[in-house]
Amino acid sequence: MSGATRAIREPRVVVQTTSEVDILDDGYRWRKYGQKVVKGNPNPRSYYKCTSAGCTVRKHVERASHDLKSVITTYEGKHNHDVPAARNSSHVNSATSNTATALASSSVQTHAHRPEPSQLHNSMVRPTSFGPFTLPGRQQLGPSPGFSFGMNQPGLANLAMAGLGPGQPKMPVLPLHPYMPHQRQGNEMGFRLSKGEAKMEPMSDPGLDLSNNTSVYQQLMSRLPLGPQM
DNA sequence: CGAATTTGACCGGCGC
DNA sequence: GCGCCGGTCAAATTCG
Repeated sequence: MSGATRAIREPRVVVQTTSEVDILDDGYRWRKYGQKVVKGNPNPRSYYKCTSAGCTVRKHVERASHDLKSVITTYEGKHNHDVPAARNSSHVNSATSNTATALASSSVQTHAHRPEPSQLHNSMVRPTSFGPFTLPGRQQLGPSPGFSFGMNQPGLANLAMAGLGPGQPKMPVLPLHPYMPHQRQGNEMGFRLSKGEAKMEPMSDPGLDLSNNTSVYQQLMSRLPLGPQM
């Protein structure tokens, strides 16, 4: 055995979402237990833990250094108990009932434990927007938990891509620079203004935040090579 | 008052 | 052996 087949009891799910906010609510309650800035990224990485008793699930949230709109969330472990309370309504919209649409809404890639050190270097970061699926101009002022999932597992979700392949003959991959000195558009605001003031919450946009997240998250977890429970 | 969040310090591992 | 980086814990503070 070359160490490839190992009884990994800590499923690592790396989810890259395109959102202005890093507090993506996946239905579970998370308690922040640390924040550290890592080299190569001017943005601090946040560490979250599931507040559920017995739930040792950890979550790392980090923003892409080259794309402030990209949030990389890393889930570690599995929840051994149901969601405490899904704040989001149960009705998971209707137009979209498939992953394809979700993927189109916001490009999210999920890797299930990939022992590849360069995974975060050349495989992800897709032209999430700018395509035929550009968001209706609401991505910069909505602390709302716009959360969509697109499964893209290596070898499994390839078909998902194929689903929307025909529409796009080629995927213009972003330049993906190791570090962009100046790329700020000045529209960032969801950094940390939760204690002071300016609690601007324009939560009055009809039909812009479809929150079909919890279910998807569970689906995603269920799809892991790991059992629902350890 | 309780829970959650914040910030700093400490510890461990790896590299040089 | 020392330095650096990443990760976690703990205490204090704030918000609800």
